[in-house]
Amino acid sequence: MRWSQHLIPTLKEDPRETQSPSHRLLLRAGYIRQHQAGVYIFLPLGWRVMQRVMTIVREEMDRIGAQELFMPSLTAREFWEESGRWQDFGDDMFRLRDRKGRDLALAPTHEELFAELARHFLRSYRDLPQIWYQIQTKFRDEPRPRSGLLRCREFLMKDSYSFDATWEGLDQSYDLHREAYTRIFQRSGLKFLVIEASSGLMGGSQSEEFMVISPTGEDTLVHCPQCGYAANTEVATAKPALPTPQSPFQKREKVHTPNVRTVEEVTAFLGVGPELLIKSLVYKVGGRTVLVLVRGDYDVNEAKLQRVLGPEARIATPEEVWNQFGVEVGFVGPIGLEVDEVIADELLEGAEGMVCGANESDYHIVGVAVNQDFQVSRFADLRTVRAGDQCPHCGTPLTVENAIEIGHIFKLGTKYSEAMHAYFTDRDGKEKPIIMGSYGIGIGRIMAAAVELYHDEHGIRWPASIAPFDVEIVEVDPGKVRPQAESVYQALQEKQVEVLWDDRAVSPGIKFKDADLVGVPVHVVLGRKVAQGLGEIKIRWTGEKIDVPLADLPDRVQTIVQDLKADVS
RNA sequence: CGGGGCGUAGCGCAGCCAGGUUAGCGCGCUUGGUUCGGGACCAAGAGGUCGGUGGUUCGAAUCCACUCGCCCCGACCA
Repeated sequence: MRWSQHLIPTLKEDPRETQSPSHRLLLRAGYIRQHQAGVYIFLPLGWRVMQRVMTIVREEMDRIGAQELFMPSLTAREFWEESGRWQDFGDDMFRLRDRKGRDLALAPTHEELFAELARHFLRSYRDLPQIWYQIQTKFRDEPRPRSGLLRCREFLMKDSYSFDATWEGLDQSYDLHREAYTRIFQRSGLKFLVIEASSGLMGGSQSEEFMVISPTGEDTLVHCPQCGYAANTEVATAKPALPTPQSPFQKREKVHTPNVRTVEEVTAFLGVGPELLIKSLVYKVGGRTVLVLVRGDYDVNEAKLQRVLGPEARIATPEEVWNQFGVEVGFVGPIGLEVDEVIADELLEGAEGMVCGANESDYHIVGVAVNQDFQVSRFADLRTVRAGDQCPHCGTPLTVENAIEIGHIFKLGTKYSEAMHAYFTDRDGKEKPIIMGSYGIGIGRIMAAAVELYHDEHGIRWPASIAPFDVEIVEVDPGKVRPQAESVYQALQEKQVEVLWDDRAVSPGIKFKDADLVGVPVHVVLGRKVAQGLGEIKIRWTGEKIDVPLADLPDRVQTIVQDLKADVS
């Protein structure tokens, strides 16, 4: 493709108001253009990358026997009512009304439609198993789109759904997806981890996420450098084996702590570490009030808490606490507070000499012993793992890192098949719900994650497998080297190498800078050495430069391109 | 949803606080010429509802109100 005849609008300066590297570079290098918050135009270069990613996805999905189909985005309210998600999605769902007044939604995901399709056509165990997938635009009205392609309101997703007659069958479909996903991300050239993910409230169904570690990522994962244990912080656990702190408070007494509310303030005021504090948090669960206790040096993990208390658990507002107990939230404590239940993190079991709020403004109580001075009905793992906590398997200090979620696989079970009445007749003649799995990959996120992972100060360095082109010809002085450029261009195309030829009438500096910015993995520089019959090959990844006789250029380039692609597949 | 920031030519910005001719600068763009290995040079030129609406004023990019859009931080931490 000749640069001069195509739309590749590179920017000399950084676009205003971009933070993350992928957002900034994809904009600057002419891959995407923003249309609205969280909605992007894919320009020719960007769309080529997306297409290459989609090709990999299709090949690997087809390899596990999945069938591609295509669902509508415009979906009728009734289907969402059947599963209850017309309500559950809330403001995240884009809704609209047609001229007849019917309610519609732009699909944020497609479990309901696939379940509906399955109930219509999959009637017998003989029809199972099946895996169906699509690559489709999803719409989610995110409260805060951010980081360019990483969190969008309109985005391309590969989603697939498995339908099995047995739980063993689901395990197989799930494992097939894990293998396919692993191959897809490997072939895309990404460094990634497969981690344990929150199975939400689906009753212990297995769920794993594919994560790219990156400071730009919005998710947080816990990782053991020793044994490889890795989990989303929503589910990550650590050994409770932590040294019992020595407390200076032997005797229980009320102390005056004027205007001292937060953990930081209390520790500073009393001169003790946060591990001696009990954080007391009031939660509402339906009509019940539950006091949740966690050590001062830990945060409550809401995902874990919801697994104990149920999905409707939410923290009480300061106003609710004041109205119910007449206490400021900073001074709430477990002693003498009239609540329906007190639950505590396991680290507090048997703790003594602790500090907690006195349920009275400007007072705390020190020297408190758990289960002596107050009763706890349940101890559970309710805390968020911190860096340095001990790995639950091998005891090694854990690391905590930000990560980008690029894929998620999930054993759904029968939640949707029951809700949508997707039943099949089994061998024994009985009607049973189809056992489902659901599996997603963010196409744009693969593209953005690759940039986050592999850029340098000059621009993007694409993995060869998903680069928009295999080679870019940098034609330094079109007036002198045009015939040579033309012939290299032709020869490479005949070898099925995808070439971007920078044939613009601009100065060499611009071409070199743009080539680095755009990030095609191999550059062929045709310049002053052409007079000596030489061209130069530059590897974008390493900066390595090789002089090659013009006659050998096409072959050498082809070999290098093949090698680079082999490296990532 | 809460907080902060920003909307002036295609892009990046100045001007606004202390209202006053034709609203500037750099890049880009057009034409002609010279150049050609890391964002060249000379000359001439085009390009603007100052986000929008309303108000104050003799006069508004500038002051006031409302509004739309975008970015960033936060959205359980007691």
